[in-house]
Amino acid sequence: MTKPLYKAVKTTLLDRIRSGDLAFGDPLPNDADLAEEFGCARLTVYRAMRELADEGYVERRRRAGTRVATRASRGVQLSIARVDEEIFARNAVYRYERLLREKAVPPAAVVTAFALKAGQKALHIRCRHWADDRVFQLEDRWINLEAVPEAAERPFLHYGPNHWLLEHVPFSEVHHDISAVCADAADAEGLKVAVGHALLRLGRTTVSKAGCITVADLKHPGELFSLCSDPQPA
Amino acid sequence: MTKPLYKAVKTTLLDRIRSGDLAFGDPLPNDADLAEEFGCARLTVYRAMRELADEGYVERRRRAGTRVATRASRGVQLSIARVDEEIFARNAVYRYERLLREKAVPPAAVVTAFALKAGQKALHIRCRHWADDRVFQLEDRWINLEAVPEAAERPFLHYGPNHWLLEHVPFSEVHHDISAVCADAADAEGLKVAVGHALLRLGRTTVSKAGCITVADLKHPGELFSLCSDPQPA
DNA sequence: CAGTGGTCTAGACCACTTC
DNA sequence: AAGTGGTCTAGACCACTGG
Repeated sequence: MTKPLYKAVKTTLLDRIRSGDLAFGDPLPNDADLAEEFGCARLTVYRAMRELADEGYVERRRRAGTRVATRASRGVQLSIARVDEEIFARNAVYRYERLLREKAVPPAAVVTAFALKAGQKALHIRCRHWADDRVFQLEDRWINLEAVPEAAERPFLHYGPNHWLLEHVPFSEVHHDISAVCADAADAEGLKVAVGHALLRLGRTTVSKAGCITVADLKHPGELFSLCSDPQPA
Repeated sequence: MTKPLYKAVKTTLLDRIRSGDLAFGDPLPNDADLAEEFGCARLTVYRAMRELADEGYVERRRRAGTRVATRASRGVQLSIARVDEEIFARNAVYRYERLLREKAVPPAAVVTAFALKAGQKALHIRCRHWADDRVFQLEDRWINLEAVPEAAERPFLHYGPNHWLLEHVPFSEVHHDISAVCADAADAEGLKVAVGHALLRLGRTTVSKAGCITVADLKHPGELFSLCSDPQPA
């Protein structure tokens, strides 16, 4: 239960930074000196420092030493839960509904992403995710059957493709693209909102070793969904 | 130039995971055995493993060992640049324009965030950021003068409050909230778009040791701005 | 209670880069 | 060239927890 030493060192240094005691660009003592000050091994200081550097608080350079980082604009960490979990967390009843399943030639952007030959088809799914009596998310997805041929057998009638893909495709990288759009006629009908309604759109591209697996376009009514950043680590 | 040993171990293990050679939930050998396999010290394996765990690829538990993590839905890392840098990166000309500067009693939500007494005023800035001849971002910001009294002296006529705050307030935590809204009359006028236009909205709350510093409401025309996730680390 | 991961040390050497 | 951070080792002990 006792706090690890490297963490104690880390928070001590972080306090000096956050209190304004050390200003932007100010140098910190070198690792060896700090190790002596804290009465510990240099590796212990090093680990504390490396975490501070990873989190963007300090910048380290060989020979030049360690300084308080200048740009406070560090990254933002979001966690995006699965849509059914998100709805469950709101104490709403989740319901899945498939609207379309077809094999078709995808639009050009998807053909490029999947590296398909001319005229080659992919699996196209349109579905929606209800929270009680509102449509929470409208999903339009293409699945690369070259990379995931097993998907061709799946009806995706009672559960969404994302659910199945997460369990059957090995670890993959996911790229997100977040934007705001106005509902066009198809969006409006699918989401049961008026044309022109503000929508939060998530574009999601999943890439595994075998290539680009799937491209999804996920739209939420603006008033139902927002993304919040995670609390920053201590 | 030669790759550090711990990184080589890490990518070797990651390849086994990503290739599907190891499926979700499968156990990995313990650190000591892997150290023997790779012919290195246990700490080297440990460091590789810790990074894999931090990045969400594996789950480690004492006594139970290390397993391939189940939930592929790891966090999303965004980097949000300063608005002037963002505009510069698009090869557009940046221009700042202040619309309003006043000391006033803020709305209830801000009063709570700042922990102000009844009737106590804060600094209110409204401004916009142009990219060439389009309004790229409309900013509505409250600054807590209890926490940053120096801000009261600043006109914020030629540069934005964010710029100044980043340089004059010690390291702070930032919380973001991303949503899509329709432009109301004030938004429409400020952004030079039609009422009902889809806007990408960023709510940003900055908290330092001295308490909540500032609350900002940043709106972009939906078609001008989207947020992309950063590439995941190797 | 035994085996796993987590922390720590003392010492060494290396890589980089600024002085 | 010298001083900084970065990596690595061999060994040790501890904390936690599943069998």
